[in-house]
Amino acid sequence: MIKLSKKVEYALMALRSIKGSGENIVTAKEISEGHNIPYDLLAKILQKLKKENILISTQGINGGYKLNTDLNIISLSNLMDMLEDNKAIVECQQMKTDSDCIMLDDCTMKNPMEKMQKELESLLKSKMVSEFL
Amino acid sequence: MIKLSKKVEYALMALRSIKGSGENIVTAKEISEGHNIPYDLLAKILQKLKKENILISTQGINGGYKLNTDLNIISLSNLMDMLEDNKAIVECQQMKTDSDCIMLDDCTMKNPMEKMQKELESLLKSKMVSEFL
DNA sequence: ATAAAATACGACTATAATAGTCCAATTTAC
DNA sequence: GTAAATTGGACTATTATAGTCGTATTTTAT
Repeated sequence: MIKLSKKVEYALMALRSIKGSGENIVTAKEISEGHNIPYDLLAKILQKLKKENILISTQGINGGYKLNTDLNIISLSNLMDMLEDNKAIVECQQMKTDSDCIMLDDCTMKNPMEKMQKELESLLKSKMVSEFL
Repeated sequence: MIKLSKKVEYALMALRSIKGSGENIVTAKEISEGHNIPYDLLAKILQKLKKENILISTQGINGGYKLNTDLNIISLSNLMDMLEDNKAIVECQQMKTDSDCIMLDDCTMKNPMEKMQKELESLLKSKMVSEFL
Protein backbone atom coordinates (compact mmCIF):
# COMPACT_ATOMS: atom_id res chain seq x y z
CA MET A 1 0.00 0.00 0.00
CA ILE A 2 1.18 3.41 -0.94
CA LYS A 3 -0.67 6.21 0.67
CA LEU A 4 0.06 9.57 2.14
CA SER A 5 -1.23 10.08 5.63
CA LYS A 6 -3.70 12.84 6.31
CA LYS A 7 -0.96 14.49 8.32
CA VAL A 8 1.16 14.98 5.25
CA GLU A 9 -1.84 16.03 3.22
CA TYR A 10 -2.88 18.58 5.83
CA ALA A 11 0.69 19.78 6.14
CA LEU A 12 0.81 20.49 2.43
CA MET A 13 -2.43 22.44 2.59
CA ALA A 14 -1.21 24.39 5.58
CA LEU A 15 2.11 25.17 3.96
CA ARG A 16 0.30 26.48 0.95
CA SER A 17 -1.74 28.86 3.08
CA ILE A 18 1.27 30.01 5.01
CA LYS A 19 3.35 30.48 1.92
CA GLY A 20 0.53 32.40 0.30
CA SER A 21 0.50 34.88 3.13
CA GLY A 22 4.09 35.88 2.64
CA GLU A 23 5.39 37.76 5.65
CA ASN A 24 2.03 37.93 7.38
CA ILE A 25 1.67 35.36 10.07
CA VAL A 26 -1.18 32.90 9.85
CA THR A 27 -2.97 31.23 12.73
CA ALA A 28 -3.79 27.56 13.02
CA LYS A 29 -7.41 28.53 13.36
CA GLU A 30 -7.45 30.34 10.05
CA ILE A 31 -5.94 27.39 8.25
CA SER A 32 -8.19 24.95 10.03
CA GLU A 33 -11.32 26.83 9.13
CA GLY A 34 -10.22 27.67 5.64
CA HIS A 35 -9.50 24.07 4.74
CA ASN A 36 -11.81 22.13 7.02
CA ILE A 37 -8.94 20.54 8.85
CA PRO A 38 -9.60 19.46 12.45
CA TYR A 39 -8.06 22.19 14.57
CA ASP A 40 -6.30 20.07 17.19
CA LEU A 41 -4.81 17.79 14.63
CA LEU A 42 -3.56 20.66 12.55
CA ALA A 43 -2.10 22.35 15.61
CA LYS A 44 0.02 19.28 16.26
CA ILE A 45 1.20 19.13 12.70
CA LEU A 46 2.24 22.76 12.76
CA GLN A 47 4.10 22.20 15.98
CA LYS A 48 6.08 19.41 14.41
CA LEU A 49 6.87 21.54 11.40
CA LYS A 50 8.02 24.22 13.77
CA LYS A 51 10.30 21.82 15.61
CA GLU A 52 11.77 20.84 12.28
CA ASN A 53 12.39 24.50 11.51
CA ILE A 54 10.07 24.53 8.55
CA LEU A 55 7.96 27.08 10.34
CA ILE A 56 8.61 29.76 12.89
CA SER A 57 5.95 30.55 15.45
CA THR A 58 5.05 33.40 17.70
CA GLN A 59 2.92 32.74 20.71
CA GLY A 60 0.28 34.80 22.40
CA ILE A 61 -2.47 36.85 20.95
CA ASN A 62 -1.60 37.96 17.44
CA GLY A 63 0.58 34.90 17.28
CA GLY A 64 0.74 32.38 14.50
CA TYR A 65 3.05 30.80 12.01
CA LYS A 66 5.35 31.94 9.27
CA LEU A 67 7.58 30.13 6.83
CA ASN A 68 11.17 29.60 7.86
CA THR A 69 12.51 27.62 4.93
CA ASP A 70 12.61 27.47 1.20
CA LEU A 71 10.07 24.81 0.32
CA ASN A 72 12.00 24.06 -2.83
CA ILE A 73 14.57 22.23 -0.78
CA ILE A 74 12.16 20.21 1.37
CA SER A 75 11.17 16.97 -0.25
CA LEU A 76 8.04 14.94 0.24
CA SER A 77 10.31 12.32 1.74
CA ASN A 78 11.45 14.87 4.32
CA LEU A 79 7.89 15.78 5.15
CA MET A 80 6.92 12.14 5.54
CA ASP A 81 9.84 11.52 7.84
CA MET A 82 8.72 14.42 9.98
CA LEU A 83 5.09 13.43 10.22
CA GLU A 84 4.69 9.74 9.60
CA ASP A 85 5.89 6.91 11.70
CA ASN A 86 7.66 4.56 9.41
CA LYS A 87 8.39 4.23 5.79
CA ALA A 88 9.81 0.73 5.62
CA ILE A 89 8.30 -1.34 2.89
CA VAL A 90 8.64 -4.59 4.76
CA GLU A 91 9.15 -5.10 8.45
CA CYS A 92 12.60 -6.53 8.23
CA GLN A 93 13.85 -3.27 6.74
CA GLN A 94 13.07 -1.42 9.91
CA MET A 95 14.42 -3.94 12.35
CA LYS A 96 17.85 -3.52 13.82
CA THR A 97 18.55 -7.21 13.70
CA ASP A 98 16.73 -9.70 11.60
CA SER A 99 16.92 -12.31 14.29
CA ASP A 100 13.17 -12.66 14.44
CA CYS A 101 12.61 -12.90 10.72
CA ILE A 102 10.71 -16.04 9.92
CA MET A 103 12.78 -16.63 6.79
CA LEU A 104 16.03 -16.52 8.73
CA ASP A 105 19.14 -16.75 6.60
CA ASP A 106 17.33 -18.23 3.65
CA CYS A 107 15.52 -15.04 2.65
CA THR A 108 15.52 -14.09 -0.99
CA MET A 109 13.41 -11.01 -0.51
CA LYS A 110 15.43 -8.83 1.76
CA ASN A 111 18.00 -7.55 -0.70
CA PRO A 112 15.66 -6.83 -3.61
CA MET A 113 13.23 -5.18 -1.18
CA GLU A 114 15.99 -3.03 0.16
CA LYS A 115 16.89 -2.00 -3.34
CA MET A 116 13.30 -1.19 -4.17
CA GLN A 117 12.84 0.75 -0.98
CA LYS A 118 15.82 2.90 -1.91
CA GLU A 119 14.37 3.52 -5.33
CA LEU A 120 11.03 4.51 -3.88
CA GLU A 121 12.71 6.80 -1.42
CA SER A 122 14.76 8.39 -4.10
CA LEU A 123 11.57 9.11 -6.01
CA LEU A 124 10.05 10.69 -2.92
CA LYS A 125 13.22 12.67 -2.37
CA SER A 126 13.01 14.06 -5.86
CA LYS A 127 9.54 15.49 -5.23
CA MET A 128 9.78 18.86 -3.60
CA VAL A 129 7.04 20.18 -1.37
CA SER A 130 6.83 23.29 -3.51
CA GLU A 131 5.66 21.18 -6.44
CA PHE A 132 2.41 20.48 -4.64
CA LEU A 133 1.51 24.01 -3.61
CA MET B 1 3.35 5.39 4.11
CA ILE B 2 4.73 2.83 1.80
CA LYS B 3 4.36 -0.67 2.96
CA LEU B 4 3.63 -4.04 1.52
CA SER B 5 0.78 -5.87 3.15
CA LYS B 6 1.38 -9.23 4.75
CA LYS B 7 -0.75 -10.69 2.03
CA VAL B 8 1.75 -9.71 -0.63
CA GLU B 9 4.62 -10.79 1.55
CA TYR B 10 3.03 -14.18 2.18
CA ALA B 11 2.18 -14.53 -1.48
CA LEU B 12 5.81 -14.05 -2.42
CA MET B 13 6.90 -16.67 0.09
CA ALA B 14 4.27 -19.06 -1.16
CA LEU B 15 5.19 -18.51 -4.77
CA ARG B 16 8.77 -19.25 -3.94
CA SER B 17 7.82 -22.57 -2.39
CA ILE B 18 5.56 -23.50 -5.23
CA LYS B 19 8.08 -22.50 -7.85
CA GLY B 20 10.75 -24.48 -6.03
CA SER B 21 8.71 -27.64 -6.28
CA GLY B 22 8.53 -27.55 -10.05
CA GLU B 23 5.85 -29.87 -11.32
CA ASN B 24 5.05 -31.34 -7.91
CA ILE B 25 1.98 -29.86 -6.38
CA VAL B 26 2.29 -28.21 -3.01
CA THR B 27 -0.39 -27.96 -0.36
CA ALA B 28 -1.35 -24.85 1.56
CA LYS B 29 -0.57 -26.72 4.73
CA GLU B 30 2.98 -27.41 3.68
CA ILE B 31 3.61 -23.78 2.86
CA SER B 32 1.88 -22.59 5.97
CA GLU B 33 3.92 -24.81 8.23
CA GLY B 34 7.15 -24.28 6.37
CA HIS B 35 6.95 -20.52 6.61
CA ASN B 36 4.89 -19.96 9.74
CA ILE B 37 2.10 -18.34 7.81
CA PRO B 38 -1.41 -18.58 9.32
CA TYR B 39 -3.10 -21.35 7.41
CA ASP B 40 -6.49 -19.75 6.81
CA LEU B 41 -4.97 -16.52 5.66
CA LEU B 42 -2.62 -18.26 3.31
CA ALA B 43 -5.43 -20.38 1.93
CA LYS B 44 -7.30 -17.24 0.95
CA ILE B 45 -4.27 -15.75 -0.69
CA LEU B 46 -3.69 -18.89 -2.72
CA GLN B 47 -7.32 -18.88 -3.78
CA LYS B 48 -6.98 -15.37 -5.07
CA LEU B 49 -3.83 -16.24 -6.94
CA LYS B 50 -5.69 -19.13 -8.45
CA LYS B 51 -8.55 -16.92 -9.55
CA GLU B 52 -6.01 -14.67 -11.20
CA ASN B 53 -4.57 -17.67 -13.00
CA ILE B 54 -1.21 -17.38 -11.31
CA LEU B 55 -1.77 -20.78 -9.79
CA ILE B 56 -3.66 -23.85 -10.76
CA SER B 57 -5.24 -26.00 -8.12
CA THR B 58 -6.46 -29.51 -7.74
CA GLN B 59 -8.93 -30.33 -5.03
CA GLY B 60 -9.36 -33.41 -2.92
CA ILE B 61 -6.82 -35.52 -1.14
CA ASN B 62 -3.47 -35.29 -2.88
CA GLY B 63 -4.60 -31.90 -4.08
CA GLY B 64 -2.67 -28.65 -3.91
CA TYR B 65 -1.26 -25.88 -6.00
CA LYS B 66 1.04 -25.59 -8.96
CA LEU B 67 2.36 -22.63 -10.93
CA ASN B 68 0.40 -21.59 -13.97
CA THR B 69 2.36 -18.56 -15.11
CA ASP B 70 5.80 -17.29 -15.78
CA LEU B 71 6.60 -15.19 -12.74
CA ASN B 72 8.91 -13.08 -14.84
CA ILE B 73 5.92 -11.38 -16.38
CA ILE B 74 3.99 -10.74 -13.17
CA SER B 75 4.97 -7.51 -11.53
CA LEU B 76 4.78 -6.53 -7.90
CA SER B 77 2.20 -4.02 -9.02
CA ASN B 78 0.09 -6.85 -10.43
CA LEU B 79 0.41 -8.81 -7.21
CA MET B 80 -0.60 -5.79 -5.15
CA ASP B 81 -3.62 -5.22 -7.33
CA MET B 82 -4.66 -8.79 -6.79
CA LEU B 83 -4.25 -8.82 -3.04
CA GLU B 84 -4.46 -5.33 -1.65
CA ASP B 85 -7.42 -3.06 -1.56
CA ASN B 86 -6.25 0.25 -2.89
CA LYS B 87 -3.09 1.79 -4.08
CA ALA B 88 -4.13 5.42 -4.41
CA ILE B 89 -1.69 7.79 -2.82
CA VAL B 90 -4.35 10.31 -1.88
CA GLU B 91 -8.05 9.79 -1.59
CA CYS B 92 -9.02 12.01 -4.46
CA GLN B 93 -7.14 9.73 -6.84
CA GLN B 94 -9.50 6.89 -6.13
CA MET B 95 -12.72 8.85 -6.26
CA LYS B 96 -14.83 8.80 -9.35
CA THR B 97 -15.80 12.40 -8.93
CA ASP B 98 -13.97 14.88 -6.79
CA SER B 99 -17.17 16.56 -5.76
CA ASP B 100 -16.48 15.94 -2.11
CA CYS B 101 -12.90 17.15 -2.15
CA ILE B 102 -12.44 19.83 0.45
CA MET B 103 -10.16 21.80 -1.81
CA LEU B 104 -12.72 21.90 -4.60
CA ASP B 105 -11.53 23.50 -7.80
CA ASP B 106 -8.68 25.32 -6.14
CA CYS B 107 -6.54 22.24 -5.57
CA THR B 108 -2.87 22.45 -6.47
CA MET B 109 -2.08 18.95 -5.32
CA LYS B 110 -4.17 16.75 -7.50
CA ASN B 111 -2.18 16.90 -10.69
CA PRO B 112 1.29 16.56 -9.20
CA MET B 113 0.00 13.74 -7.01
CA GLU B 114 -1.42 11.99 -10.00
CA LYS B 115 1.90 12.32 -11.74
CA MET B 116 3.75 10.96 -8.75
CA GLN B 117 1.33 8.10 -8.39
CA LYS B 118 2.01 7.11 -11.95
CA GLU B 119 5.72 7.21 -11.36
CA LEU B 120 5.40 5.06 -8.28
CA GLU B 121 3.24 2.62 -10.12
CA SER B 122 5.63 2.43 -12.98
CA LEU B 123 8.38 1.58 -10.52
CA LEU B 124 6.23 -1.17 -9.05
CA LYS B 125 5.42 -2.41 -12.52
CA SER B 126 9.09 -2.69 -13.31
CA LYS B 127 9.68 -5.04 -10.38
CA MET B 128 8.92 -8.58 -11.34
CA VAL B 129 7.79 -11.13 -8.81
CA SER B 130 10.61 -13.40 -9.87
CA GLU B 131 13.13 -10.87 -8.63
CA PHE B 132 12.06 -11.54 -5.07
CA LEU B 133 12.16 -15.32 -5.11
C1' DA C 1 -19.79 -46.27 0.44
C1' DT C 2 -17.11 -43.78 3.36
C1' DA C 3 -13.45 -41.46 5.57
C1' DA C 4 -9.67 -38.46 4.99
C1' DA C 5 -7.43 -34.63 3.11
C1' DA C 6 -7.47 -31.15 0.42
C1' DT C 7 -9.49 -26.62 -1.75
C1' DA C 8 -13.38 -23.02 -1.58
C1' DC C 9 -16.15 -19.44 0.60
C1' DG C 10 -18.24 -16.23 3.72
C1' DA C 11 -18.73 -14.21 8.00
C1' DC C 12 -16.66 -13.00 11.92
C1' DT C 13 -13.05 -11.17 15.50
C1' DA C 14 -8.62 -9.10 16.86
C1' DT C 15 -4.95 -6.03 16.34
C1' DA C 16 -2.58 -2.16 14.85
C1' DA C 17 -2.22 2.23 12.51
C1' DT C 18 -4.19 6.39 11.67
C1' DA C 19 -7.15 10.11 12.66
C1' DG C 20 -9.26 12.95 15.69
C1' DT C 21 -10.58 14.88 20.47
C1' DC C 22 -10.11 16.76 25.05
C1' DC C 23 -8.06 19.23 28.66
C1' DA C 24 -4.77 22.04 30.57
C1' DA C 25 -0.66 25.04 30.45
C1' DT C 26 1.94 28.86 28.62
C1' DT C 27 2.71 33.11 26.24
C1' DT C 28 1.74 37.84 24.89
C1' DA C 29 -0.77 42.06 23.38
C1' DC C 30 -4.03 45.08 24.93
C1' DG D 1 -6.47 40.31 34.01
C1' DT D 2 -8.41 38.65 30.03
C1' DA D 3 -8.62 37.15 25.37
C1' DA D 4 -6.41 34.72 21.76
C1' DA D 5 -2.91 32.37 20.35
C1' DT D 6 0.74 28.35 20.66
C1' DT D 7 2.32 24.13 23.28
C1' DG D 8 1.85 19.53 25.18
C1' DG D 9 0.15 15.13 26.80
C1' DA D 10 -3.24 11.80 27.24
C1' DC D 11 -7.09 9.96 25.59
C1' DT D 12 -10.84 8.01 22.21
C1' DA D 13 -12.64 6.74 17.65
C1' DT D 14 -12.21 5.00 13.26
C1' DT D 15 -10.37 2.39 9.74
C1' DA D 16 -7.34 -0.92 7.57
C1' DT D 17 -5.03 -4.98 8.05
C1' DA D 18 -4.43 -9.43 9.87
C1' DG D 19 -6.12 -13.46 11.46
C1' DT D 20 -9.90 -16.95 12.82
C1' DC D 21 -13.87 -19.97 12.52
C1' DG D 22 -17.30 -22.82 10.60
C1' DT D 23 -18.87 -25.19 6.87
C1' DA D 24 -19.29 -26.79 2.19
C1' DT D 25 -17.29 -29.10 -1.70
C1' DT D 26 -14.15 -31.98 -4.21
C1' DT D 27 -11.32 -35.91 -4.85
C1' DT D 28 -9.27 -40.31 -4.00
C1' DA D 29 -7.54 -44.28 -1.38
C1' DT D 30 -9.34 -47.90 0.99
